[in-house]
Order: sequence, then structure tokens, then C-alpha cells
Amino acid sequence: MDLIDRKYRILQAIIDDYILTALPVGSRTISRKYEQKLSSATIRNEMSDLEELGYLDSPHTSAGRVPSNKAYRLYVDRMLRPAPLSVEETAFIRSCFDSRVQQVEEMTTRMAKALSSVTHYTAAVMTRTPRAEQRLSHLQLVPVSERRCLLILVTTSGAVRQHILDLDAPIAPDELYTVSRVLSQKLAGCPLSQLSEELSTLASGTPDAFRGVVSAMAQEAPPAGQDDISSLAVGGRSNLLSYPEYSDVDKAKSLLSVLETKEKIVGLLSQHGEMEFSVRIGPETGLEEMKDCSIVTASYRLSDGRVNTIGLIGPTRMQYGKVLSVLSQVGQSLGEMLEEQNGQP
Amino acid sequence: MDLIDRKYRILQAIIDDYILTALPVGSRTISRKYEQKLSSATIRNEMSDLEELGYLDSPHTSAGRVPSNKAYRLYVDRMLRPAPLSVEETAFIRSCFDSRVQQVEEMTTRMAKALSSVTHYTAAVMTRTPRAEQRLSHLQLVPVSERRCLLILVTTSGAVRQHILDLDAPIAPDELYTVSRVLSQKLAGCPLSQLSEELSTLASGTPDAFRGVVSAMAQEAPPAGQDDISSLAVGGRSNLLSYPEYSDVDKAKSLLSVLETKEKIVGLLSQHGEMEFSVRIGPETGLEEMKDCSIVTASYRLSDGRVNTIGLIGPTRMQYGKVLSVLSQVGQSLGEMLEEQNGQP
DNA sequence: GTTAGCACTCAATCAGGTCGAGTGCTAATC
DNA sequence: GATTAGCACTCGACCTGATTGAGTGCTAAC
Repeated sequence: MDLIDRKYRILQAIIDDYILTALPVGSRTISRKYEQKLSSATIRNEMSDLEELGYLDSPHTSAGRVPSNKAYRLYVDRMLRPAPLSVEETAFIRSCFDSRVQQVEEMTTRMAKALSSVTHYTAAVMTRTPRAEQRLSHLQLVPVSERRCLLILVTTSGAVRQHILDLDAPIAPDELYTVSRVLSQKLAGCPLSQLSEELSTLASGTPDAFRGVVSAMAQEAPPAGQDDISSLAVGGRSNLLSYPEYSDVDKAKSLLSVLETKEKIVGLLSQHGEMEFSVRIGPETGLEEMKDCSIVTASYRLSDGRVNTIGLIGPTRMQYGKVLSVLSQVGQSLGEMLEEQNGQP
Repeated sequence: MDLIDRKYRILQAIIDDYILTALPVGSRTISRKYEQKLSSATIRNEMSDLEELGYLDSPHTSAGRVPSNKAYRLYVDRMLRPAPLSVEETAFIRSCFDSRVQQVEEMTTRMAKALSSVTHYTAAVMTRTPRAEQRLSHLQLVPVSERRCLLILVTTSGAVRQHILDLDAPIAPDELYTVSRVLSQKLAGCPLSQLSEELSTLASGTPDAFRGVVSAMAQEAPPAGQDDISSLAVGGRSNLLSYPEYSDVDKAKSLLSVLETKEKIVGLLSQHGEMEFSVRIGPETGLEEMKDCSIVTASYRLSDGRVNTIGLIGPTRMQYGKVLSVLSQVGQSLGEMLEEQNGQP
């Protein structure tokens, strides 16, 4: 057992060192910096074993060793030491959660910017509302031109959606007003996913003059389907260029190109499961372009039903400890902010 | 005059060739590919003159010549030949203007993506409404919780803005409804910039029960100030990495970092003056990080008062002819789309 | 089991040499 | 006077071979 413990420690030392330097680490480095009781030769033997076990790779014969993805997996699952944040870092993160920020958009953008600047990785922040939880709170039709009006839907969580309706026949502003009032009352509390259906049903029992409007609404109402992405922001894409793993411009290009594709980012963030944190390493991300990257995601359920998912993207040798500390600090600050918001009714 | 004409032609040939290859161009290349009547020695003499005049730079003694920013300026102002687009390109641009796209957001994103993929440069698209032109069309208060409600402002151009209001005292949903109705009628047509002021005035003449709401609105109403940016999208940032001028990762990083800063992009696009197109070369962009870039902007006034500004960002040796052709095709398609939209009432 | 010692490997670095694209100048030509 | 051929010169790019040093793997001794 003692031996195994030693192998463990050596592997951990190698990973720690590699995360720090991005340079293949040799036996001598370990013996000097981490395990002074052992000679480099001993370390070499252990390293040789670790390589055979699949935890280390050697770029070539006379370079040091580099941790494999399997090693990172073990590292994240078992070896992770929390990296405490500095006072400044904590304060900075806190300061980003200003309860007066109203727009979801602005909130996600700020968080993405802040997280990328604290971690020096790329940050992606997404706020979505699971479709099942969205209910109509209020509905309003606003005239825009003679045959065109704006349909505004407000959900119970305070989100606002808007659709332009093209009408078959002109309708007077006052009538739109009446329709809004009636429908608003009838449909309050209706889940968004069933809205279209409800409207169709209502349309048949509506006086001719209004039927056109109501069926136009039924058409434009959001279809049942995936969740609603209320907001997505990515910050610090260019941060990744600092890391030697992307000094190859072609690699960098293909990675940055992925990070420009909204759908792929949403995909990456949506893989997040039930647990609070998730770490995906290299190929586990599921994207060929990201096989040298890791993504750490965290998900927070806000009180109004919205779900906030954060992803930090960096090289596989990213500072997992620090990243997780940052994310849990974010979770804490987020909680405090929401409490404060609800506490000042 | 004939001499001057020849210098002109040679300079143009040099710029054309450099734009194509990004390699310093030598006298022999010009004499073979562009001016077969002249020997390389003659070209050399001319090039020497052009260098003295400030139109050419030589990276070192035995390399060819490279156009200076002054040369690009002349090229853009006087030498530009329109580069006709291929049928596919035209079709592709047209196809991006689907009149059924409703959201401004989606429109700008699509345009940015399309333009960057046609040109292989970075595209930034901004839609803004000059503050002076925005007038209130409709106003609605929607209850969210007991002491909190949502203020929705719809402008005559159909834009929707929302603010959360925190109220001093609780107010019943029905009362919010009444207030909305009255204020909507009183304030319809009021320029947004004066809204806050108007509301303050109205507040004093309002029954006590409602005064709280009205003054809360006055506080949150958009202050007079700069224009409203309804939407900003950037596409194809990673395209720039393909160009040899950014094979230096540090350069690339500082440029991409600028292209991630919303404010700087808005700044770049806002410099656009009265004319339809504007080309800013190198230092003319006003940003140190962009001293090796050019930006071509185009601005289109939409029928509802909004202004759409497009910027294409590339290396100073960008294909100005092609870029301008693309932008004017965009202008045309945009016009067609709007016409179509208004023609189907 | 641990370690000292040694042969071996291989990328990185440097110096020297060659190549070729390009210039600038001069003298001859049109 | 403009044009051009010719030539010396420059300088980066590229290739080559030698050197260095970090690192390994193996073996034999402790």
C-alpha cells in the first residue's frame, strides 16, 4: 500500500508540475522539487510503471513525461486539492454580482467577462429556462401599423418575448387592447408549451372580428420544444492564445472557430448533468477541435426557475483546483445576490 | 503625363500583387506579369522613385517592395476597380435576407456570419436607432411580484425595452393596468429622450396612490444620451488567423482581444460618417492594436429610422474591391427586403 | 528495494555554407 | 533622355553538421 501511495504522490507531482510549466517533466525535477528522499533513478522506475499503466506519455525518448487524459481524470476525481482564492479574487467575483443589474443579457455578459479575466481561460455563461417551467403571466398586443402588431409575452419569471404578427385584416388599436385583456386573463398561468394549442382552441369560439388575430397568435406562439436559451455570452476567447498548446495557429484557429459557433457552445454547456460540477477532459468534450481542451461546467438553479450554466474552457492541463474554487465562489455570490434581491421586496 | 501614368500603373500592379500574395513584390515580377514592355531595370527605377515618394516600403535591401499605408489610401481613393461577385456569392448574400426574420438580434447575427463567410474577413454588424428618432408608441406595466413590476416600452419603430421597477408600496394588478392605459395615451408620440422629464411632470399631478409608480418610472426611463444600440454581432473573428500577418500569436492575441470588446467595436463602427462607405486604413482606425488592419464600413438607413452599420475588418492588404462589391450587394438586398416587408401589409 | 553509474537518444541550438530573389549602380544602346 | 543589359552586392531562407543538455533505460552494486 505504501508503494501505491508513493506512485500516487509521484503522479500527482508530475501533473502539478506539468500544469504549472507545460513542459514535459523529468525524473530529476520530481526528485529535487517534490520527493527529495528519493533519487531520480527510483522516480524513473516509478515513472516507467506509470507509463505502462497508461497515466503518462512520453513525447519522445529523451524528453520527460506528460500526463495522459487518464491521468487528468484520476487527478480530477481523486487528487484535487482546493486552491484557495486570494482576497482580491474573491472580492472581484463578489463585486460582479450587483443586484441592481436587471437584464439577463447584461448579467451573463458580465459574468463571462469576469470569469475569463479571473481565470485567464475562456468563459461561457448561459441562462436558460426549462420549457416546462415557463408559464404565461401576461400578454399584450401593441399596434405597429395597420395590419401589423407586436405580441408581447411576459412569463412568470419576468422574461419578455416578442413576436411580430401580420394580420389578414386591419384591426383597431382599441380592439387589440380588449383582446389583450381578455386573453391575458384567460391564459394567465398557462404553460408556454401549451400556449399555441390553447390559442387555437380559443380561436374557434371567438367572434369573427377577432378570430384573425387569435389564430395569428396561435401560429406565432412558441412551439413546444427545447428549453429557452434566454442568454448566452462568451468571454476571453483570446485568452487561450496565451497557452503554448495553441501556439500552432491552425490549431488555435479551429478551436476559436468552434468558440464562435453559438450552437456548439450551447451543446457543450447542455451536456451538464444533474451534479453541481462537471469536468470533461479532452475527447470527453465530444468535439474533435477540443481534444486538447477541458471544460469545467457548473450549474445553478435560480429561484425563479431559470438555470444558469457556466463553463470554463482551457487546455487539458488547466488549473482544475482553482477553477473549481472560482466556480463555487460564483455559486455562493449568486445565491447571496438572489437572496438580497428577494429580501428587498 | 505618360510617365506619371506609368508610375501609377506600376504602383497599382504592386498593390494588386501584394494583396494577392502577401509577399514583397520584386521588379522582375512586375515586368513579367504586369508590364511586359518594360524591363525589370526600368521598373526598379520607378520603384525607387515610388519609395522615395512614400508609397513603398522595403522590409530589407534584398526583398521586394511592400505598399505603404499611403499607397493603400491612394489605391482606395483612385485606383479601385469594382470586383464583380460570382453568381453564387450574390445568391448567397441574397439568401441571407429572409424577410421573415423577425428579431433584430437574429438578423444582425446572420448578417455577420454571412459576411464573414463570404469575405473571409471579420464582420461586425450593428443596428442602432438614433435617440432623436425614437418615440414612444405604447407603454405597459406588468406585475411581477407584490412590489415589483415590469415596465415595457414599445417605440414607434417596434423596438421593445423593459425595465424592472421596484415599488415603495404594493399596488394591485388592476391599478397597474389603469395606469398603463392612461399613461400610454398621454405619452404616445413622446420622444424617448424626454420621457423621463415628462413622467416627472405627470407624477406631481397624479393621485397619491399612483404617484409612487409614476416616479419610479421616471427614474428608470432611458436618460437622454447616446443612440440606442439595438443589436451588435461579430462573426468570423477566427478568419483573421488565416492571414500571414497574424501568424505571430501575440499580435493575433491583442487584435482578437480588441474584437472581443463590445465597446471598441461599437466605437469602430460609430466613426462612420455621412457617406455610404468608409475605408479606414491602419492607424486611421484609431486603435493601436489595429495598426495592421483596415476596416471598411457601410451604413444603411432603414425605413423605420433604424440605422444598420456593417464593418469588415481585415489586414491592410484586404481585397477592397471585393469588399465594397459585397457591401453594395448587401445594401441592395437589404433594400429589396424592406420593400418586400412593407409591400405585404 | 534503492541507487550510482553509464551508454544512449533526441530535440534544440548554433555556426558555416549555399542559394536565390532582389536591389542599386554604371555604362552602353536606342 | 529614357531604357536596358550587366554586374556586384545584400540578405533572408534553407540546408548541413556539430555540439549541448535534458532525459531515459539498464545494469550492477549496496
